Amino acid sequence: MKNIEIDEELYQHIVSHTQSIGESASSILRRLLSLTNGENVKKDVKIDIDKDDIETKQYVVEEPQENPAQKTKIENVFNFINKEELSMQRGAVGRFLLILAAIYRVHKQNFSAVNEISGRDRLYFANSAEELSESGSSTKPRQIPNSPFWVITNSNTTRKKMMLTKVAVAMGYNEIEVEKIRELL
Amino acid sequence: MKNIEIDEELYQHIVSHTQSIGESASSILRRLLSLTNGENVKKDVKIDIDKDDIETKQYVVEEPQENPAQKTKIENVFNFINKEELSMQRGAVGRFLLILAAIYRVHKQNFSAVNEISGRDRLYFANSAEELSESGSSTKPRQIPNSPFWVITNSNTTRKKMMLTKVAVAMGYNEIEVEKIRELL
DNA sequence: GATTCGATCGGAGGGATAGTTA
DNA sequence: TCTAACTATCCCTCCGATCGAA
Repeated sequence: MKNIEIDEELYQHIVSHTQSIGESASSILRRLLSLTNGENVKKDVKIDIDKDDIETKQYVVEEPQENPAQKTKIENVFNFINKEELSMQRGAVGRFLLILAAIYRVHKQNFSAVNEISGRDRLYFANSAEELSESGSSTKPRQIPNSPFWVITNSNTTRKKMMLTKVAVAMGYNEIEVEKIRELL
Repeated sequence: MKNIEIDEELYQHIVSHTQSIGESASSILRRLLSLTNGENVKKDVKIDIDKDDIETKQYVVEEPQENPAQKTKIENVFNFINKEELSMQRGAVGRFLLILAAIYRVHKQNFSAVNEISGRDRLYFANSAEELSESGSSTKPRQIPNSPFWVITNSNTTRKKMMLTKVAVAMGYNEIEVEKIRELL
C-alpha cells in the first residue's frame, strides 16, 4: 500500500464516486481509470498467498486461449506498436523507446526483470535517471514512455539491439519472436 | 491537501503516466481522469499573470461557442491530430510539421494558398526543397508529411507560430480556432 | 527609433568508433 | 599477449534563441 497526496477538489471528486459503503480509494480509482477486475483479483489475493500461487492464479484469470500462447503474445506486442509512429522517429533512440514502451504495456507485471540486464559496469535499466547516471558517464538516461522505467541511451545501434534482445528473452519470447522485435529497431 | 491510500499496482500505474519532472499525484490523476481545468490551468499561467486575469482567461478560452460550420471544421482538424504523437516530438519542428500535415489533410483542395505566405525575402512554403533553399541561406526545408509541400524550418518558435497562424487564417479559421491551432505548437 | 525578419552559432541529441577493460 | 566485450568520447546533425540587418 502506498500513500499519495492529492488536492481537496480531486479528493471530493473521487469520494463522490463511491459506490459501496466503506469502498477503498483504490477501488474507486480503479473503476474511474477503467483498471477493473483482472488486476483487482490478483491484488486482492496477494495478502493471503505467496508469489508462486499468484502466478498460478493469474494464469487462471488470464485468457484461457488454446495453443497460440506465443502467438497471442507477439500479436499483443505488435498491437501496441504503431508502425507509422516507429518509422517516423528520426533516430534509433526514438524507435528504441517506443518498442520498450510497447513491451512494457504488455508485460507490466514482470517488466522489472529488465533491471537485471546490465553491462560490465553500467546499468542499462533502472527506475530513475539518477541510478543510471551514477553507474557510468554520459549514459544519457531516457524514460520509457508511460512507464516508471528508464534506459541508458548512449550506445551504438548494435548494443541497443542486444538490449532489446535481452528484454524480449527476459519476457519469455522465443527466437523467432525475438528476431521480429529486434528487427523493429 | 488530502492523503489517500492506494495499492502498489495502482500506484505504479499512476507513476507511469508522469509527464514532467516532479509532477504531483494530483496533476497526473487529473490528467488521467480528464479533470483538466481547476488548479491545473491556474498553475500553468501563475508565473505571468494575477488571479483576476486567470479567471478571465479561463472563461474566454473555454467553450468554443456552437457554430456548426466552425465546429465541424475544427473537429476535423483535430481528428487528424494525435495529441499523444504531438507531445512525443522532441522539439517544435516535429510538432510544426505534424500540425501542418493535419491541416493539409483537411484542406488539400486549397492548401496551395500557403505558397503566398512568405517572409521579407525568404519563401516559407513551396513545392520543393530547392525553391526554399534558393530563397535564403540555411533555411532547412522539410517536407510536410504526406504532402507535396515543403516548409522552412530555420526560425524561432515565435515565427513558427506566426506561420501556423497565417496558414490557419488562409484556410478560413476564425480567431478562436486559430488560437487553438497555434497552441498546439 | 521601432519593429520585423533572417540566419548565425551555441547547445543538445545521436550513435559510430576509438579506446579500455576483463 | 590476443581477443571479445563494453564504455564513453567525440564528431555530426538538428534545433531554435539571439542578435544583427533591413
